[in-house]
Amino acid sequence: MLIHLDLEASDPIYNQLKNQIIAGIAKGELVPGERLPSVRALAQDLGINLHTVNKAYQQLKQDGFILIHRQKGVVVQPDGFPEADEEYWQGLQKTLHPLIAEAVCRGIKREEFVDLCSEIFKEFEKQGGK
Amino acid sequence: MLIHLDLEASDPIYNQLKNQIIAGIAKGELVPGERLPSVRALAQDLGINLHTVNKAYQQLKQDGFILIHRQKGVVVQPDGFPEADEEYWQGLQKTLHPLIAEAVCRGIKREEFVDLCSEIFKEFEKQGGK
Amino acid sequence: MLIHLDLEASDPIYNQLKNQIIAGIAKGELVPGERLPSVRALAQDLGINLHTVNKAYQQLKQDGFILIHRQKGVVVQPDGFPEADEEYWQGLQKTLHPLIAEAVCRGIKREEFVDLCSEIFKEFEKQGGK
Amino acid sequence: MLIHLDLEASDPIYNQLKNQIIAGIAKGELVPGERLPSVRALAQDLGINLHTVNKAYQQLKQDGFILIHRQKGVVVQPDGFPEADEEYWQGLQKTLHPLIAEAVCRGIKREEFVDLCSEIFKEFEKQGGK
DNA sequence: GTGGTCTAGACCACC
DNA sequence: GTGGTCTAGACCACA
Repeated sequence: MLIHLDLEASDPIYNQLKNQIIAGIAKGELVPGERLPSVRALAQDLGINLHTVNKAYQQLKQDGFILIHRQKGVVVQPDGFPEADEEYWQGLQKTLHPLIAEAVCRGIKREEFVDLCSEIFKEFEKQGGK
Repeated sequence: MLIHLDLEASDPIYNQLKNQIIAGIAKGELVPGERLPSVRALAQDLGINLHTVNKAYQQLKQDGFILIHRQKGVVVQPDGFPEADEEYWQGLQKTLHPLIAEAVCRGIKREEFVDLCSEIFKEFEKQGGK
Repeated sequence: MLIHLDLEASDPIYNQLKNQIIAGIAKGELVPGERLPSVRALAQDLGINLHTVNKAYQQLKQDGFILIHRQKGVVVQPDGFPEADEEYWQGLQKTLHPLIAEAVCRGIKREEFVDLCSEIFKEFEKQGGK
Repeated sequence: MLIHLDLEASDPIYNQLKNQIIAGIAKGELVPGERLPSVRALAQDLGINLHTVNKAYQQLKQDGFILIHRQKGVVVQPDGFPEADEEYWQGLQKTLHPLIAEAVCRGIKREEFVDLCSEIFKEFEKQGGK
């Protein structure tokens, strides 16, 4: 799985890394139980500090996306991912709200916005083949 | 128009302020040409720092949502808001991508996600005319 | 409130710090809403690195014992502490189990063990006066 | 006697192993003089590293719970277990202190805590004779 | 001045 | 070899 980081972006590196791993899982490129590179290996691979990788891993572990296994190292959570509870929905709503407010101001219609979302969803629904 | 700030949130105050003003515009609570409170007045009203209000206003001006007249004070952009250009769409896509990736991992279906978006859109469409 | 760290102990410094702050809260020495020193100030005070203090603070925040307020800085959670949910009870049971197993082997009676616990509890029940 | 290890836990494997053997002794499932599996046999049985089992055994020997004979193999200490000296009590107190502090913060009453301890004790008192 | 992020290098516990 | 901890110094966003 390819990971591309933009070291100039305002989005922190550890967050970009975290997001790309989640995207990898969503796309099915990373399957539950699969092993991820060690912090050191990934850090060297990406040319970043090991602590930055570690921070991403710690948050993914905290969020229930990966496990840190004594023997197997870091692996994608094999026992199902955390459900979308009420708290998550509220957070999502809070995140989308300002996004949509600005979109409305810029004259974007509901259909256009929804189409964009659907397009992004499609990217993750190819899971049959891969 | 009521503004509510969460001083404990990780989202910076100036950004919350900016978002709420944009939401006010999207809802039609703030109409083009309408005058906004001065930096000083708003800062005192909200009990926050002058610089914080100023930063929000500067960014809103930069994004084309308000005008800052030396005499008339601060007014909502009367000559139409900036359009959604290609750059904006790309930014929106980049923002939505990780959000949707996580939603997919948590088992949320496209339809559920779109429904949430539509519900938020409704909040901004109650205004009849505008 | 006095904080004493044992830099030689196997228990990580950030954990000692975390525990002492929790103890301070339990004793009533730190009251909800009270301000804690900044990471830098406390780090210098204790002669340790600011990241170590930060780690303790982050975990306390994560566990709901403190808030990191935009203006007031770091404060003891004013809106009530996290409840003891099922998960917490299970964790506590898991922690106590091996402790009690060893105590049994060493011939300690239930009464003796419970007395020790009660004595420790007393330390936190002085809250009327302070 | 069944041993269950959680390879994902933060508690090191050797420690889990050690604790479960102590628990086995406390419950009377392992009686003084009884032979334990060899390092090699147990490691293979549990699917873990030789060194891990060895470390657990060494610590148990150090703490006086087992003997390691070059010929008879590994046996549960037949001549009585180490007493609970002053040092042990102090260590126990130090371990319980932060546990109880957190419990107090979470609103747990002394009685509830003591009840939990008593319940765990019961688990070890089913043995009639010992 | 605050906390947040990133880098770099070191030591240790664990396996 | 792995991850966990600690230190140190730097820069930036925020208020």
